[in-house]
Amino acid sequence: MARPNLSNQRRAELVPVLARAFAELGYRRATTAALAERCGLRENQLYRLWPNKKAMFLASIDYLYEYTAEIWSRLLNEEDDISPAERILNWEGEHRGETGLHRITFAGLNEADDPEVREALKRMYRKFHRFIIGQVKAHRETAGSADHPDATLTAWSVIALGMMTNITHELGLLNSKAQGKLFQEVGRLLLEGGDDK
Amino acid sequence: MARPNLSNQRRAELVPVLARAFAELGYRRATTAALAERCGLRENQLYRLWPNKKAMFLASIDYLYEYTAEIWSRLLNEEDDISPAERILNWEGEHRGETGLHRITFAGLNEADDPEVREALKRMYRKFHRFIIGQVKAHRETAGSADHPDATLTAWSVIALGMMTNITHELGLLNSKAQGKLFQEVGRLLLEGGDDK
DNA sequence: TTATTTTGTAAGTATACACTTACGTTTTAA
DNA sequence: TTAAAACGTAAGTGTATACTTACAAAATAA
Repeated sequence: MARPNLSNQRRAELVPVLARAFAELGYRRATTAALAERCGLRENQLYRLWPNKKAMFLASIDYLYEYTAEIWSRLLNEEDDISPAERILNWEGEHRGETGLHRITFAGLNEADDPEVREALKRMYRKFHRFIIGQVKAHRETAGSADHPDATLTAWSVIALGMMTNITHELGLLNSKAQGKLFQEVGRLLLEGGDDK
Repeated sequence: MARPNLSNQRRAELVPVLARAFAELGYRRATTAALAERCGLRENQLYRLWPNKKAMFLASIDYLYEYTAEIWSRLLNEEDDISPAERILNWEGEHRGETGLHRITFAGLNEADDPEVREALKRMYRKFHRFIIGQVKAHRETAGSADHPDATLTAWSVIALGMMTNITHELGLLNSKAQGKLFQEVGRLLLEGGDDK
């Protein structure tokens, strides 16, 4: 044999670069030439690491979750006097949209008639959903809030808020103060639930 | 002179067809050839009605609001024992995503670095926002609920829910029952507000 | 009728882009 | 040392696609 295969490692190094490219350009405008240039490679070198452009995109979708989960996990381990759920809410209210990586979801939704892209997006949303459900339940146990709406709906709603603040940030529809208020105020209402009827 | 110019009328007839094409295919894959074919025209005939493909897309964004507002307005004028806001909530919970036209927003967000597309989307969201604020206020006046969060935030949250149910519908993440529950239950919580703290 | 404008049909152009081929250079296990 | 595999560089290929040109047919105000 000869020369160890470093493909896995190189893929791991390059995915963040690809993800950023897809985020900035969208799927179609992220040409293979542009992707290669940002990676500091030639096109065919990229094609030695992934079979085609779509595979590069799918890897970027997975990366989006991993990146976010990594940040949230760090928040969970911080010492603080408010609940982890609230910490995440606060953090997202302040920083949502900053990386621009969320645009990968826009690109993905735009390609969602492709079965593999659909599946990658579904996986991603489900993982976020699970993560958030865990936090909602934990928060409600310690804070003893009303459980309307149930954790599942609440988690979807939180994701919805996240999506919306991404959009308002993207389009400049809300300034960052209003964006934070939206996320935190409505997020808290959802977390703590409504009146028991 | 000779032959009256029917361009305005033809544009009005064709925009729904274009909008559907952009919705089904996304911006990039909606090729001018495909657009022309669905309109039953040749490409250059389309180019006699709009200066370029982007203009066709911008017209489709505007149409998306008009189409939805038209439906909502009809709901407002119905006789019923629940408030108009709740009627819209119920209707959207049941029918959201059915037309597929919402995919135009996915396509638009994916092209949002183009200034004209950005502006068209901003206009669209602001119009929806205004419309919904009106309904929220009207509902709260008659129903006299707690006023957290304020109407502006509530309206953005309702739009967020709409976006989310579009996505879950698109990806098959929720069945239609769960989708309706999400829209109606959380929508109502937002409308009626939480406990006064 | 006739001059003028719209409408229809067909073909073409220039470019961008996903993906490939070819070939030389470097690295490392044996 | 050497064979095999990884890595680097350059150029190419076929196709898709936004937009154009050219020209004939139809319609209508004068």
